[in-house]
Amino acid sequence: MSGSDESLAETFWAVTRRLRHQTKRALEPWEISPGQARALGVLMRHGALRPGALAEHLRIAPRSATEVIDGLQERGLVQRRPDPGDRRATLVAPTAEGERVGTAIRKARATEAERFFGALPPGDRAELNRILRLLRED
Amino acid sequence: MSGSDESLAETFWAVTRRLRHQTKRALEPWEISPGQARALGVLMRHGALRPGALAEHLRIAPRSATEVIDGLQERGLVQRRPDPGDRRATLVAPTAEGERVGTAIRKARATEAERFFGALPPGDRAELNRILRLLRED
DNA sequence: GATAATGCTGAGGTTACCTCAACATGAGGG
DNA sequence: CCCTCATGTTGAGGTAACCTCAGCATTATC
Repeated sequence: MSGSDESLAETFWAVTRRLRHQTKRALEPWEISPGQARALGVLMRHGALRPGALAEHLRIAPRSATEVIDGLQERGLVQRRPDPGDRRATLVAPTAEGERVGTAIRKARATEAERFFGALPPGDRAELNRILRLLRED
Repeated sequence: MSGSDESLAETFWAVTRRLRHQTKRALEPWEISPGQARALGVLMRHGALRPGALAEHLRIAPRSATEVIDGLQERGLVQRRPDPGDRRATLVAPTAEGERVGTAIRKARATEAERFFGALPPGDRAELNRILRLLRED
């Protein structure tokens, strides 16, 4: 019972590690860190966001969002501009290049996910999806 | 197809995050980092190991194993001694206290895993276990 | 209009990894 | 033997991604 659950957790971690490595490799062509890629994804889904709001989405401290944004800005993928509604605040949005790269990354990730989970028979894939959602809780 | 797999990957990450947080909380009473706990676990399964061999098991650089060992040694959980068979080398082994803490940690992790995966009906738990093993590959 | 709250970021710290080079020891060939 | 090359560990120093705390500008509240 509890013993088998521990090995279930271990198996889970082993799979996670493999998926993480594969994801990292998928991002290599863009020389973008997983955190930056995640932030770019959020910005593409939500449009312009304040750094603080982005931090909430990423569940990191606001100060850390500043750094992620700095990195993306250096690469010309996002752009800061003053928030017209509140002069304390800044809005961060993807540039045209950021949209292009973000879309390419989304596609690459989908391809990698396909390669990874494609090892499963379709029935198992659906089953995995269903069970994971039960564990997701949020 | 590829779209649904991407969301499968996302769900997977969400579950991973939740499991990671819960695991970290489970380790708090011992003030030990996840990496150190992992190293201690390896040492308890394999007995005395050289730093280099430990690094291989943890899949980190040998130099990084030195640091993990330093941390465990400071807390009195492991002990270095010269390798009798090769005077260049060192053997690292858990102390009595290390065995005690390692065992307690293993139990706590099992309990946490039970709490986490216990949310699933038993059939789903077995199913998840089976499917994850297909993705494990090693 | 004084006081408190909010939004961002500079300064500086922590953690967990890394590479590279130094040092000691071991192993094999001449 | 002894010289060279390989191996095992670690010091020095670097990086990435997070953190807290304090400071500054601005906005909201009473």
